[in-house]
Amino acid sequence: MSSMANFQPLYKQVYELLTARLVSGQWKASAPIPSEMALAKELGVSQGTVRKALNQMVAEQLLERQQGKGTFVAEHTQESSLFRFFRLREPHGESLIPRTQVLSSLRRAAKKNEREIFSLDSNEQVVELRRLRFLKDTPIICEKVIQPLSIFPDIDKEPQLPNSLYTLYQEKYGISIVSVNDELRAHTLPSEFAELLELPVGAPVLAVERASKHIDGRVVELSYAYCNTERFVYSVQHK
Amino acid sequence: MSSMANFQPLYKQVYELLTARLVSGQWKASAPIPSEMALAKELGVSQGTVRKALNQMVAEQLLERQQGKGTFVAEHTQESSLFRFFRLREPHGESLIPRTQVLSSLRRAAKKNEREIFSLDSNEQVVELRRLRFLKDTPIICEKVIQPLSIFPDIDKEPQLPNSLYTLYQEKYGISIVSVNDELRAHTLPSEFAELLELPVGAPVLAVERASKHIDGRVVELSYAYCNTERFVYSVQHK
DNA sequence: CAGTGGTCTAGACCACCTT
DNA sequence: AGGTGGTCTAGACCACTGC
Repeated sequence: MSSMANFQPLYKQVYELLTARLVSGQWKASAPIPSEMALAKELGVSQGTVRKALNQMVAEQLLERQQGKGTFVAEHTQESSLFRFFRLREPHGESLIPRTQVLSSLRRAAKKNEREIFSLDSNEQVVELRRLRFLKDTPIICEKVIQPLSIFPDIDKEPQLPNSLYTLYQEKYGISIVSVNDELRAHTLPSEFAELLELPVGAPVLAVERASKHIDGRVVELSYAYCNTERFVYSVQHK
Repeated sequence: MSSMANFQPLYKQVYELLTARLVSGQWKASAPIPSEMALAKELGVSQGTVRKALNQMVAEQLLERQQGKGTFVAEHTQESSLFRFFRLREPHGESLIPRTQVLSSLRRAAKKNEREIFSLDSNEQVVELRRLRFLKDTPIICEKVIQPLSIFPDIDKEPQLPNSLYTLYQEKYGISIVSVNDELRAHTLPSEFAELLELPVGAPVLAVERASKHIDGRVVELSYAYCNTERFVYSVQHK
């Protein structure tokens, strides 16, 4: 080799390759991926090296392994994905499953900041979706979701949106949300949302601005949510 | 062995043992801990098994490793520990170092919920500390910290509290905060804090209720903070 | 130079699942 | 029984650090 400047550990190269395969969608969520031995033989590395790459992917929750059965693409199914990033719960209590009602959906040109965040061309369109979420039949969150049409073609034509959008993203568009970045503020409730949340105008609400990232690192969804935190809290565990 | 019911992988036993050593404080933060080879020989296991235990501790940010130099107790020093759990920053920007001013400190009997959370006897005392934190010379957070005296003897006698309490906990009391659990709400600002935060009574503020845990899993500190989020946001990254 | 951690391999044995 | 992942070992070589 002419230079060591591009040196990458073998296990990392394997990790990159396998992650690319996962992203490309060539592994079905229902069947196990090839075994350690099969991958090692195919790639010409030792089983231990494949194992190290696979374990890193497990740590990032891209894969799940079961002794004796095999290694599987992590299923970000309804409930688990809802729980994974949805952080509202009863004080000191458990997570709850929210119910969701779609309020409206419209296409419009992307704004300047959206074009920057999503890396869009100047005339591209996005879908702006408004939803109301309920916990225990109480309206608790009013949210606005921004989706680029170039990433989610005709998503506004979907007949019925599931409770968890991330499931739809994965199944219909091959987009796996692996990390989200939330910025939280306290706001006074804007008048346009007061009736929906059954709160007086000016009541304090938690404003959550979220950017969601696909496996490849691109931001593919933005959302802005106003949460009533009278009876529920946003919970964070740092380790 | 008479039964396999208590089977634990070797590396996990090593992990437990080394974590216990770390907690006991017998490793100085300045000097490297024994090398992989030395630990492997002492414990009668292979170097690879020691490595697996050490790498797990690195993943939990209990240790830090540097190629060629050695393995060190993670320094939760001023800046790094402040950044680790302190989540207020400029929108879309970097973390900032807060300045801190102590307002008051008093001893009192533990309340019922505090006795439960800290596992205290019925007549034990706690210290209630009030502080004001500044970002860029703007008062931004008013907080109340609860510390059990049985865990932090005479902490209210400390002549000068550092900007980061966690540093003091580690150096003087052998308490390492390894995880915190925050519950966030939007509140209206109570009148007692309005003047301190230079905000009108009733302004929306972010209320953060935090429980901090020592390595052994015990909650050793509670804090209640009111944050002005007009110019700064509480940032969370989920992976 | 010797000592440290980082990577990579090969092989053994175990526990678990399916057939 | 045969295949899977999980653990453990031993040894080789590399990269970085400090003397």
